[in-house]
Amino acid sequence: MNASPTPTRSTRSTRSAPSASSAQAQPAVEQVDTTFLESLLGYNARRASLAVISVFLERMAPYGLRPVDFSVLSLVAHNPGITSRQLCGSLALLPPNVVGLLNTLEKRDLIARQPHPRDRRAMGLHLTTAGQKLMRDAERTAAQLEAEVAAKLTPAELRTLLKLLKKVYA
Amino acid sequence: MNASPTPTRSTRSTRSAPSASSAQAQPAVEQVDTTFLESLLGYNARRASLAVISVFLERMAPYGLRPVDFSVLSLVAHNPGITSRQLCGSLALLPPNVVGLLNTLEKRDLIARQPHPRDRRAMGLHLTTAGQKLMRDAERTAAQLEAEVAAKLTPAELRTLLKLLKKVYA
DNA sequence: TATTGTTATACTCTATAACTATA
DNA sequence: TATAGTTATAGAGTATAACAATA
Repeated sequence: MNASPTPTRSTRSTRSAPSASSAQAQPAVEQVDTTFLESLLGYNARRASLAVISVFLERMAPYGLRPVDFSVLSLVAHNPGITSRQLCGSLALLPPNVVGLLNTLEKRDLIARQPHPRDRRAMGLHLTTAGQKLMRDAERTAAQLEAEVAAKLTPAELRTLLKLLKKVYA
Repeated sequence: MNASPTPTRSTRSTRSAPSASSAQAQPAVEQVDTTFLESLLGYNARRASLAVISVFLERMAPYGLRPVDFSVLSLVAHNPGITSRQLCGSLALLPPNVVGLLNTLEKRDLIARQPHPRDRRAMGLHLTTAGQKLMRDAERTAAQLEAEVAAKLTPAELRTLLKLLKKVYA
């Protein structure tokens, strides 16, 4: 979480070849050249997501919600009766890892497991009244945070960015 | 790594409030509505980076390189003599976690630690001849992979995407 | 006194195998 | 036979504290 991009130094890269054995006086690096990595989509996407997530972590701490918790609660809020399996499919989570997560949210009285109407193996997930109240605030905070992070962009740029990101993972 | 976005269902969200106690017949969810999450920059950035990274993992497996290894070797390639501390600063890694990583790369004869010219505490990192050969191939593969992932975008869109991502984390 | 590299260690995240009850 | 939820557990990733050598 202490990322600090420091480009500059467009001097030549990949210089003479110091084989492990030839240990003559080697030059020191002043400014780290990250131009190659910065040309890669994966590197930039990861850096951007880390930047956003670090702000997310700060702002959601008062609610006691990690990004996963927020995502899960948000899906339950907008999809009352959603099953654990559906959560896994939508959020790329694995079933065993969701169990403890849901148990914690249930103990906090934010969600309730109710019998599924057509499948007695499954459980339908619902927000409790407390969960609904929390998520109203949390989603407002998320939208607000979004606005702040996106303040570095114009509204048009933000729309473009979201559209292009979706094209990448679609 | 089994992400599968499934939007659609723009019907109303957040319906009636089933408190934990009132357990009347609850509706089942057919199509999961992810529209709210999809409106968030962090969610989309993370999804996009996961998508790119999963392809990266496949293509770099033949070289025995994880994304971190590739990033480290790439920085060493373009910054001969870079120190462990500088790697940490540029890649948001923590010093204790870099030690084992570098040890492994050194055992594989891909890098060599050489005495730093001006600081006897530090070690300058350099690619060995084998490391240089590997990275020539690996960076070529990375650029190729980049082109494939970005095939979902026009060249202009890719340029725009990179520019906007940089603005987000800058 | 501060910093580089390092060890030891703990905590979180992610992944696999296997069980149960229903389908 | 296959699937939903669960348990137990292993492995990777990420974090903090503390020490020796050097600045």
